[in-house]
Amino acid sequence: MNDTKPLPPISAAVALFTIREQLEFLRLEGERSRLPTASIDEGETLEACARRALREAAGIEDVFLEQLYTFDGDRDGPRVVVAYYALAPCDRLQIRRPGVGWADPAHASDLAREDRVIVQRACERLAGKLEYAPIAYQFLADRFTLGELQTVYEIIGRQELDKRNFRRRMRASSCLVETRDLRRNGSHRPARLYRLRDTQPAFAG
Amino acid sequence: MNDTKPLPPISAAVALFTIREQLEFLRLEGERSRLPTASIDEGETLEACARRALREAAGIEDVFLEQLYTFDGDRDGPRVVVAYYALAPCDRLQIRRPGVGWADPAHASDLAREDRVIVQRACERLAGKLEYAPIAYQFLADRFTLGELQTVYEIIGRQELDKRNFRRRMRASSCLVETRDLRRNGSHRPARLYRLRDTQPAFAG
DNA sequence: ACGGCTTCGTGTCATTCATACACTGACGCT
DNA sequence: AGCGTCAGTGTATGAATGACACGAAGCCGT
Repeated sequence: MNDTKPLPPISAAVALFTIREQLEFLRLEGERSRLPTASIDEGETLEACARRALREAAGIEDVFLEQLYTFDGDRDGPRVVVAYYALAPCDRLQIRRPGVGWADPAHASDLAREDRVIVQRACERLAGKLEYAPIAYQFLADRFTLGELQTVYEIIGRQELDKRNFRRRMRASSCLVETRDLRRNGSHRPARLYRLRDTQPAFAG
Repeated sequence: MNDTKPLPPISAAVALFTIREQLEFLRLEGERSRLPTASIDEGETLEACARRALREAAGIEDVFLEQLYTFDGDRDGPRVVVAYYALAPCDRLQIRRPGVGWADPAHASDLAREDRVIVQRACERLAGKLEYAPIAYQFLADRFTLGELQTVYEIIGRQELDKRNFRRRMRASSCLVETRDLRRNGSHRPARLYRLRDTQPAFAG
């Protein structure tokens, strides 16, 4: 490929989160685990590069992706690393590759130092944005129950919430649309399904 | 030196804000005005590069600086631009260079398109962070009056505030320390001076 | 068919927080 | 002495938040 060109100067790293029982992130296992990372190609945007990192490492596509922070590379790594975080519901992520798995962000100690910082800052960003941006919905399917939504809030915000107060808040925010359907899930009362309101349908006709 | 090396791949751009009568940003005037920008040097951190851009363009040092966003460069510019915003009180900025001046962020239409986006996003970020981060103080001297502080909040938040409610809020936040001194400023009652409470260093890293 | 288990879904009251609002105080100037 | 100007203070009302307990609906096992 290239001869004595120095290490690639720009790369993108992605911390992909999902919620199964708890919040987890995608990790490439090895002696030292790593986040999916790719060096930027000629003519490629940063976001495309980040998506490619996910695709090449784990075959994952079409996730919510946002820029997190840009780091000066560490000593022997790439010069500059643009970190992204990605969110997706776990049932859309079927990973059947060796060496790719999920880990608890709280015990990410076997990650390279810089990747650990990325994961940690992404968690903080998530908790911060939870209150004013519709990120919780990125962990859920198109239609979801209020119970599921509350669980997401509790896991990301790291605190239990009162069910009735939570529902009141969600209704007041008028982000939700009630559907006509219910979800039967076990030997108990079915739950109503909601979906996220389409942000501004604007005017029709 | 090097033969067909492409344009420098990484640069830092800085939108430096201050408050005089209104919020203003520093601009390098020309046919097309530009923000201070520098290409990264070997072994230089991104932040150092951003500070150098300010120093070289306008002789400005020691300002509050935070990363804003990383952009894919536009067609003919550098490949990747890491944008920063900087804040400083106007009396610490004596600019005596031709071609360097202040402009109103709301009417930045003669800026290059990408720089315009940077200025606009920085303004939004400022307004957003105003409520939960001590950025307002970056526009003031070490010691300041509550009236000055309120003016900063009003300008960045773009809305007038009630004096008594504002003061109550500031006191409740317990970010302020009352000093023993007053500032005599004109033909009226002097105002008490306050300073920002030293925040606990907590953890570094 | 009945009772038991599990999750879904709902309302009220108390407290806290946010908002609106008007006058006196200190100083300098004339 | 009076005026202009900004500094500084408290209260009353409505809004948002937090705490809290029980019936409803479905399934299962007997």
